[in-house]
Amino acid sequence: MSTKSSPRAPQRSRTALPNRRERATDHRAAGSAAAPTFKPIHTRRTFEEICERIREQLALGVLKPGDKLPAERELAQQLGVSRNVLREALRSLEMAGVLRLQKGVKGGAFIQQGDTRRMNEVMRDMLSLGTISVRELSEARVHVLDLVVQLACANARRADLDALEANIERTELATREGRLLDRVECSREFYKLLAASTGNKVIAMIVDSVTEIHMRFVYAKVASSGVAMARLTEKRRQFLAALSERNVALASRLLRSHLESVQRMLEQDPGAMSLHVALADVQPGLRR
Amino acid sequence: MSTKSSPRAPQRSRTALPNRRERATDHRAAGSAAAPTFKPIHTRRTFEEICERIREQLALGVLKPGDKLPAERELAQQLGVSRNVLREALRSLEMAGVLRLQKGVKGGAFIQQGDTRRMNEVMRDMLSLGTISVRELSEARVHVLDLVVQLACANARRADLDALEANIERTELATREGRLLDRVECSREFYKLLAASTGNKVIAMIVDSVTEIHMRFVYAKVASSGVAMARLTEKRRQFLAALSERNVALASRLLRSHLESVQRMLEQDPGAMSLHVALADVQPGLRR
DNA sequence: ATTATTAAATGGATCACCCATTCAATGGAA
DNA sequence: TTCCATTGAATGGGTGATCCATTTAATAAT
Repeated sequence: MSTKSSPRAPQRSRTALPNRRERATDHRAAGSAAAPTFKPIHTRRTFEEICERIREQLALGVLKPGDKLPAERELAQQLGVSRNVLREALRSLEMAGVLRLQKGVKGGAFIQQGDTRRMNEVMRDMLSLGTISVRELSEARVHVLDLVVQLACANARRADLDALEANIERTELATREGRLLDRVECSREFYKLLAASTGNKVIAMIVDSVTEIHMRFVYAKVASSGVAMARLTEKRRQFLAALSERNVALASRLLRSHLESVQRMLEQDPGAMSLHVALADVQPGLRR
Repeated sequence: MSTKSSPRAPQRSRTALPNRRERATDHRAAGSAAAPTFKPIHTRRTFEEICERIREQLALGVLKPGDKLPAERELAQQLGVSRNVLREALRSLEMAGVLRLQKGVKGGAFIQQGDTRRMNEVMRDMLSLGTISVRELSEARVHVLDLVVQLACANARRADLDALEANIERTELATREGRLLDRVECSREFYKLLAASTGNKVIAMIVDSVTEIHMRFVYAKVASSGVAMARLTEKRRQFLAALSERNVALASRLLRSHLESVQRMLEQDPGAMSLHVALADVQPGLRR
């Protein structure tokens, strides 16, 4: 291998992905051919193709969580693309929670266990972009939580109930010590545990994605006004008791009334319901 | 401006984001300072920071759908990063459905209306990565659809019902003409319309994300075996009638029994339930 | 007035480097 | 031998220069 090839000399040959220039040339050649076939213009960009191929390997089971992709330099050569464009693809997959990139020798791109937080990000973006409204989100949350109560009553195991109990105790402590903001964190975790007790991760994911945003509003409200839900742990204990007795009707009623009172608290001061306040990344804790 | 600066000469000066080298130097300098402050190591990578800043502008309402970001070369200079790393960030945001990149003069990075298909991708990835199971997905779908029926009975407008009626007619036509695969497409649309009739886009998004995958299984089954659900449109009409009469109990019962019979059909041949078959991108129609 | 042509702006992609981090191999000191 | 410091290679992180393809507006030719 020569130490230094002349600049601008396209060296690659056995490429899997034809590069931009080659593809463009192909296209023009096809266009000047006799038949006006109008085949779908190959607008797809390189990085999209790369992402798709990796996802394909994933869906096919060829790649599994924990697996490592070839090193960037090598993979780029295998695909016949520049390292930069490969990195664009890897970055996208990393942001999507599919990969984790690790530095150093023995580093590389590792397939991740699915990151359920991704759905939260989708919800946040949809809200930021105005595709969904806070009202829709709150409404959906109420309905989905009602469903969760039914399923939790049917499926919650002892360990789930214990975890909820432990959460209430943490909430109690935070209340006593006046750590109101920590109490909001506890609330978020409460709903997460409740959703987990359904035994269905899809539902748990959905619940968490809507709850995360809701809690940002609560957080902003509490942080600005200093007010907090009264008799919270008391209500939680009542609810947990109903859940333990598998009393769907009671548990459902208790939760619903609690959600409504929280909603009233939030709506007292319409200014606090500002999207910008809630979505502003003032608080990394809720983010993660 | 000189036509050609000497290579490797760091030219940038008034930068917003300190680049890697500068930051690293800063860090080392801080480390050799007197006080062992142990301030949080600046491990965050450039592209993450960029993504975050853009999302921040979005959440703050400074950027809105339709807005255009500065040109890559300019924005890179403003941020004090290389164009390559800026592109990595833009790519990620594009894959996230936040941006659309358009070529040519008057092109650029435009903020998009939120793309609800993103949640479908999350679900697909979670399934590919084994974070959620097909069982959980099916179960969640049944429960969420039950909720949808309740809300649809309460909120469906005339236009929604008409759209469902039109969908059934298309399904009927596809059935008569033996286009079984088109009929599957119609089914997916049916659930989409049903979900839309709740008037809640959050719920509609959730329903579509679980339905899309479900329909891939159905599609694979129909494509491989040629069998199809009997008396489909008949059942649909019955359901729609119940919905029109706001008869929650009946509509709910009808849908549930239909979902169960579809499930039985799918489970007849366990092989067809293979994840890989369903997720393989054989059929762009279901993708979009 | 209409139609080609041209030029500029912009994203798409590549190449050749350089840096920082990480870890295994190596080698010297206890 | 055992342990610890050094070194070096592999790898991701990042930069800058350069070229291509596409798009659009301005300009020239008809």
